[in-house]
Amino acid sequence: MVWSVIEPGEKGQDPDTGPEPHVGHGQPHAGHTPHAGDQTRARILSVALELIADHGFAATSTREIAERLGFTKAALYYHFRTKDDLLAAIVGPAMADLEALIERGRAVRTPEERRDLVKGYVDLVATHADLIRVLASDPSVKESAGLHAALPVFRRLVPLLAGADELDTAQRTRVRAALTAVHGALVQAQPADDPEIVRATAFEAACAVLGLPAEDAGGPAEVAAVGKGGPG
Amino acid sequence: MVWSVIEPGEKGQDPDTGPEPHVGHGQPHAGHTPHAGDQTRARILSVALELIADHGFAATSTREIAERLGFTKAALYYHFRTKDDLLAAIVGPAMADLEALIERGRAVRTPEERRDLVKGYVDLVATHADLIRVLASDPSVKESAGLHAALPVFRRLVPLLAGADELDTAQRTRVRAALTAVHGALVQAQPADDPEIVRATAFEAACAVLGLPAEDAGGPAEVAAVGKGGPG
DNA sequence: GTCTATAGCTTGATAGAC
DNA sequence: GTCTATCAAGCTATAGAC
Repeated sequence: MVWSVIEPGEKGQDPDTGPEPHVGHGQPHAGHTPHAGDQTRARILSVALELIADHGFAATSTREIAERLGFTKAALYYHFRTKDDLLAAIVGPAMADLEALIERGRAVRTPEERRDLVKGYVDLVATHADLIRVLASDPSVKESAGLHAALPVFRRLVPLLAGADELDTAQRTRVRAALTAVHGALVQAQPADDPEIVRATAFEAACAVLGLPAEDAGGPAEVAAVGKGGPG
Repeated sequence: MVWSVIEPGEKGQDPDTGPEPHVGHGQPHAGHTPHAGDQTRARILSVALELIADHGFAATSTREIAERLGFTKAALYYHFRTKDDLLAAIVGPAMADLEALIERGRAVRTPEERRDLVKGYVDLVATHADLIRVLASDPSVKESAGLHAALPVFRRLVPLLAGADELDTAQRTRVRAALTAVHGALVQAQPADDPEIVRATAFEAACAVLGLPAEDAGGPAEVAAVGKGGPG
């Protein structure tokens, strides 16, 4: 579980998980200027994410992805050198967002600021819900080469949310619970569920676990009122 | 994710997921009387669970399991007809516990009783932590034949924890958040963490999310059904 | 109860035509 | 930029010897 809050024995990893466009035998393009291939690449990423989020990384074959895209495995390997590279490219944007959130969180000091950090995390997870389903869900992902870098990054979020540098077991556990609560709330949401309600509820749940003030949820007034747990 | 609280379009499945001892070509035993093979069977289940919890179901091969056990794949297939059957056998005990918990929960009415139900769930997850890591973590598991029965069972827990039969989005989301919080807290616990502290913190987190009184005799804070009625 | 041997299939990945 | 053709390696599962 890559998004596990704490994992033993993981050294610093090479951070070059950039979504470099792999170029095959013909080297048609090497930089950032948009080409027709970029659109194909985007299609691949979208389809692959959908399938992987559904069946898991290990259980999703390149053949399946290619078939769904309407072409062959070989064409897929033109765009991505390996299956792991494909996964790294899928994960890239969310990791960038997470890095940004952590950077923003470094200045956090008051409970209200931590609450805003939680809100930011909820938004991040909501934005990348399908991806989070993969990262937080699929054990086979953690064995993927390009993903080892994600873990240390994620871990930096923990003390920020806890509001302290040195954490005891209860504090660590509380943060783990809060983060997975957010994951579960957003990832397991049904299509019929109003996203805003889901998001607000996830936020409130995390705040409740962390003992943070849950006001200013940012949704409709009636939504913010729900779930304070009790009257009074 | 089998332990997802809600999943669309799932019909009733055949409930015969009993851990029937598969008997191979020689039919050495067919009933419940203990044999030497039962010990081997138990060893298989233990080793398989460990590997699957680590790498995921799809990413764990029968060869890997057999190798770790010190014998060959063929020997494994003597005890279990298919890889899916092996998974079903692993899952069996936890499912039985869950059924028992739900049966117990059918009589729940007061918030205090619901709190006790939460406690029971925490204990269940703690007892089967490795297994929960598989069920809640591995998307490939939900495609396993023997596991479809688990989902409807699990779903019956939701209204019991929410304290109502008809749930709105916020209520469902809150229960999902509480359950995944428990999962995360217990499954991600490190060896160095005191299990009792972890367990207590997971319990408190779930109660906080659900708006239940976390203390036994402490707070007389009356709480109606989850999410019903805000502070307004 | 565990073995060898193997069938039959799918996988991730490559080479080279077009 | 996508194809066909191909590969070695891995997989689940079976048959039958011991």
